[in-house]
Amino acid sequence: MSVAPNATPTGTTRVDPRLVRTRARVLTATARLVATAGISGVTIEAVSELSGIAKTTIYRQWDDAPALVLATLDDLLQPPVDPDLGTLRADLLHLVGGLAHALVVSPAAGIMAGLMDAAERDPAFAALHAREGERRHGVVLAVIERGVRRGELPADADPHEVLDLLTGPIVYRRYTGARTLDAAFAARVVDRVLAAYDGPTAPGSRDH
Amino acid sequence: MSVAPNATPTGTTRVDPRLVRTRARVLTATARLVATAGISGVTIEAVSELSGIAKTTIYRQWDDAPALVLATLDDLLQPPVDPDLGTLRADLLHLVGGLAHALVVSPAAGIMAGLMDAAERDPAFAALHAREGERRHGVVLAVIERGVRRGELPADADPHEVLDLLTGPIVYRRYTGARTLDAAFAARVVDRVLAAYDGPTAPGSRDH
DNA sequence: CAACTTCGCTACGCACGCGTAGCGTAGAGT
DNA sequence: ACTCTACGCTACGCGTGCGTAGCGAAGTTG
Repeated sequence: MSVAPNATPTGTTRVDPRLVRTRARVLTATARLVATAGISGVTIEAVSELSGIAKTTIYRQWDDAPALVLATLDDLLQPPVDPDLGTLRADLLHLVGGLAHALVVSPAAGIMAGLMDAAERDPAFAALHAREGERRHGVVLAVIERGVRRGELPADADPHEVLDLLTGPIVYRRYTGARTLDAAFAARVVDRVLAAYDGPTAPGSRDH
Repeated sequence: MSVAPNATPTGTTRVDPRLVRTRARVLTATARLVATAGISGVTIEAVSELSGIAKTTIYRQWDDAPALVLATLDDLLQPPVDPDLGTLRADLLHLVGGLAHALVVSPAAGIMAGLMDAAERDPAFAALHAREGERRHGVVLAVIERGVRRGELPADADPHEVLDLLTGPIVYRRYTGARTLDAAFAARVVDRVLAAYDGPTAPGSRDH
């Protein structure tokens, strides 16, 4: 393997600070623009005007408007952290409540619908959406599987199903109507789902 | 009240058949275009080319591209029917299974994400989205409330919460990853949610 | 300080979509 | 038959965004 042209002792590649500076400014401007005008509303010219970075300079770092949006979203969407608080319920309250909170206050909230829409047709956005989903789900699934190992959920519980039961209602409520979406609702969802697996009879396990 | 210029004995307003003919053609073309290119991809010129209707003719019936898209979506999104099969579970299996089926096969499925995205910014689309949601929810809520009256759900069950628990996972799975979304999954969701309210202890009802 | 890289700016030509005007034609209503 | 209305077509001018070329200025690296 060859070494990158300019590498620091620690191995981090040295980059011209001007590059990262403009990159940061362009990405934040793009993010703001995605939130206000939608993905299709992102124009290199609009980004240029909003960021104060010359149009030609933007074209030197990104090929396209879509490429720029993809880079922005990839930079913006960060997976949650496994809280690992000791009990399944506590972990889920943290994760699901955090999701609800993020969907209300985070600027990324207004972007998810656009990403889902774009993923519906554009393969590049579909790939990004899939990657983002897997990263985010990975954390939740780990929490759920840990709960199964601890006996907090029955052994035959399908982690993916539990995930959908937990996350679905939160996301759905966010993008439907004006009903409230807060920590209390998230807690009710968590407890209901846990109760669904807590009952004396798991669905389909009685009649055989 | 004055009578419309040309009214039939039954009260239905008589309209020039040419108007409805072009209206139908334009709306179907627009629907196809929304599905393939997204809401922002709908262009009067593209609709004209796809439908075979002259651009000027389209402008005679609709003001705008957004107005045309709104009319198309309003025409396309029809609320489900209350099945009223006798039991809550049967009704829910029908409704939730139907939703899952529609989200997989119906051309309207690829449109929902776009509508949600547009509703995020454009008030007109937000209003349409809200209206559509209320119509659709009305049916489900009626079914749930009937189940409560029959004692199939506890009296303190919040119908809206039940609705979100049922619908959320279906919609979420549709727009996330490539996992299967079929009648079997819908049935599992229904049974889990019913089990969540079937348990000996309703959440929060024990400690007071 | 010298070599190199990045940035800002101007100025393009091009394509696309908008929304309208004006006219002739064809179909609908009575 | 006669009137009225809707439709198709051509031809606009306008604005917006694309993506590139060429240059000088400013900043970075060694």
